[in-house]
Amino acid sequence: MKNTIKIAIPNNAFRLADTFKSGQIFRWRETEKGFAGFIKNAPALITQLPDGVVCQTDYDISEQQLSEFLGLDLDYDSIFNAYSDEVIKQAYEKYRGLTILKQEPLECAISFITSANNNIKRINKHMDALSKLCGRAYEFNGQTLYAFPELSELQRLTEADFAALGFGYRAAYIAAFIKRVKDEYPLFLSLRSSDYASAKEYLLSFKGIGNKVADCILLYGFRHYEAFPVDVWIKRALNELYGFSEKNAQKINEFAAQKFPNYAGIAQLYLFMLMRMGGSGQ
DNA sequence: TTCCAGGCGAAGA
DNA sequence: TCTTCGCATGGA
Repeated sequence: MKNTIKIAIPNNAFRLADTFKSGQIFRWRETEKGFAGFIKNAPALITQLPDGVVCQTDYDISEQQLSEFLGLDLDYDSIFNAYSDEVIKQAYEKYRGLTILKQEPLECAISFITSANNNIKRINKHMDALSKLCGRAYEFNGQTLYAFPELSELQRLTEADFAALGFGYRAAYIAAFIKRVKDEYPLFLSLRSSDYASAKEYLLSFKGIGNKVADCILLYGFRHYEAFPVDVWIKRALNELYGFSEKNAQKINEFAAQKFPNYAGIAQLYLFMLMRMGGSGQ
């Protein structure tokens, strides 16, 4: 490895395994040494240390890029200390060190369009199959890893190609998404600096992106931390932990925004972990 | 065989 | 505006 980056993280403020197994990101593989995947199209292996993390890669990734990717540029203690809610405080105590990763927007969007009425194992399978079909191959640690395809590679694929990979009825959504994003790529990337409401409105204009998927893309791909993805697990969490049984998505979002100002999405990830790992899980 | 999976869109009430 | 239903696929 030509590049080894170590980041010291005191007080157990990062948990590698929980973070990569929390369902927020796909295609990262657990090995005996840590987790292997891609950071900005560079294959990387990340290992947990007692006092931090170390990242090994053949390519140039700066410490700052690694830190941002791992979501270490946020002060989680301060965020959760600012909340008065006891339930979320307990969830934070239990999973402290779980962070929000900074994903590449395009891959993140396609991952979460794929996630609709799907399970995490199959989402991984679909994204791996897509990468293997037309992503760039890298020899890394004695095995071949495939990067997520570039937009130029994706735009050559048809709905039939996605269907052949097993995407089911989402094949049409993804093909149409790529076709439009190809023409609007600067606009798509600008969602990072848009305000949350207008960024969400834009994403909702795509077929196959509804309320929940839009919030996942905004939270994990564009770092809009106020986005609060509402799925079956979160509905269960709000019902069981707060006695809140409202079904209307907008009212649930309002509840979350009031309960967890500014960083509802981070609270959501902790609630999601609490429910999935505490219950039957997968 | 039937049910379910980090939902969505369209039709019906 | 709110609720219900069909949807591709594959593993349990």
